[in-house]
Amino acid sequence: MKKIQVVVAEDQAMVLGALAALLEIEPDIAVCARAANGREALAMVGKSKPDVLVTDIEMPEMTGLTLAAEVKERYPQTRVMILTTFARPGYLRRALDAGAKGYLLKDRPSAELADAVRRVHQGLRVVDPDLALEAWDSGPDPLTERERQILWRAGEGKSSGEIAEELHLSEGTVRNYLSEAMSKLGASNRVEAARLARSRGWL
Amino acid sequence: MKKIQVVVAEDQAMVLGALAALLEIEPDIAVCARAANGREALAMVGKSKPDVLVTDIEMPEMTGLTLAAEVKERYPQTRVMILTTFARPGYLRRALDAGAKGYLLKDRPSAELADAVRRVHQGLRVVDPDLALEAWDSGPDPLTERERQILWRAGEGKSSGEIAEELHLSEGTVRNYLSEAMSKLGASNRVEAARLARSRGWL
DNA sequence: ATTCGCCCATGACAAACGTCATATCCCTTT
DNA sequence: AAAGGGATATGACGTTTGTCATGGGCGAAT
Repeated sequence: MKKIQVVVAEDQAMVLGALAALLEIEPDIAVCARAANGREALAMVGKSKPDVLVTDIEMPEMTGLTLAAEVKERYPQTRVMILTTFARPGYLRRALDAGAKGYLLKDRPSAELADAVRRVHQGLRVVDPDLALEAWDSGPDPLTERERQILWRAGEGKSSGEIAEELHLSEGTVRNYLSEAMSKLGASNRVEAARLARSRGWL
Repeated sequence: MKKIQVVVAEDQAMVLGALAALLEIEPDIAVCARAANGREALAMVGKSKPDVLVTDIEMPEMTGLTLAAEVKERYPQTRVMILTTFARPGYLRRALDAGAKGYLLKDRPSAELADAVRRVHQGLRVVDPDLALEAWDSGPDPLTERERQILWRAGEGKSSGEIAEELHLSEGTVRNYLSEAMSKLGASNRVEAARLARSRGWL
């Protein structure tokens, strides 16, 4: 009987080790490689051709979401399961668009992990039902690419002038985009807008 | 031979389970209880009187830092080890002030966890050396309590007017505090100031 | 071929923000 | 007793931000 071969990608080394330990407990699952970032994970998947890739989203080098898309493209036999802290509708949507088969939250009981891996391995989808609902009624990302870029920088504390210079725009244009983003998000200033967008996974 | 009794506190259930699995691998360590927040952890420590408490910092109900202080006060025989994502000088300082014996980062290799637990159990201190240095030269928290309160709210996107109302102050006073905080932190606006303070663990 | 959405810009105005000087009150340290 | 620091306030000033109307260019979809 062959075990389900799993690659785990997670940037916090301690958590990576712990998750691997958790999976190794299961008699029918084997962790064949570990990766500390997206780039590394892609290489590992190429080398080990695992059945399942369990990956975090926010990682250096390459996001779990881009990683999912790459894996889907280059190694379609490997199914991707996202394992993340963030219950953000936008992340879920992007994950599914990128071809991920599962989306599991880190605040679910640890007993669910092995189960989710098995299901994804069998070709089933695993998606947190509450989150799926939330994703549904929070609607799609209303921001344009430009608005996202600008809002992101504004959230970091940059002034309109700095942002304008950085993106080679006029300062008025930057203010226009921010105003537009704020109205789309129902925020009363740039900071609140950035926080809102972040919390929905749109930044 | 009795095992080292450990309580683990961590709000992300999946990570909690994984860390416990990691510790359970060790032949000389036993996880005698798990907690999903600070309040629960305090109760568990009271009930099990463990040798070591391994705890996260940012948790609902009660912060790992307050928890550390409470445990030090009420169950001094239990040594506290902080296990956190955040390499923030201010957190480290507060942790040590609260009587924690160890401060370990989640991006250290998982192999270090058991070792750190053993050392702390033996009465040794375990502190990330890089972080200790950073804590040293980033100096102490320069903010006053009021500045902290106000900066925190400003970082959430609230306007001076809203903050003033919330804290029963005049709007001008709020602007004064923010101006003062910005100058202390070397920031050029409230958002940058809030980000800086956060990154140092002062918020 | 026209419409629509996105990109980018300008100008003008009101509101919010950041700075500074100055002042009072209170508490602790010297 | 004096000095210092924190909390609070006001007024005044210049700068930044948020809003709105209005415009042009471009590419994709109808």
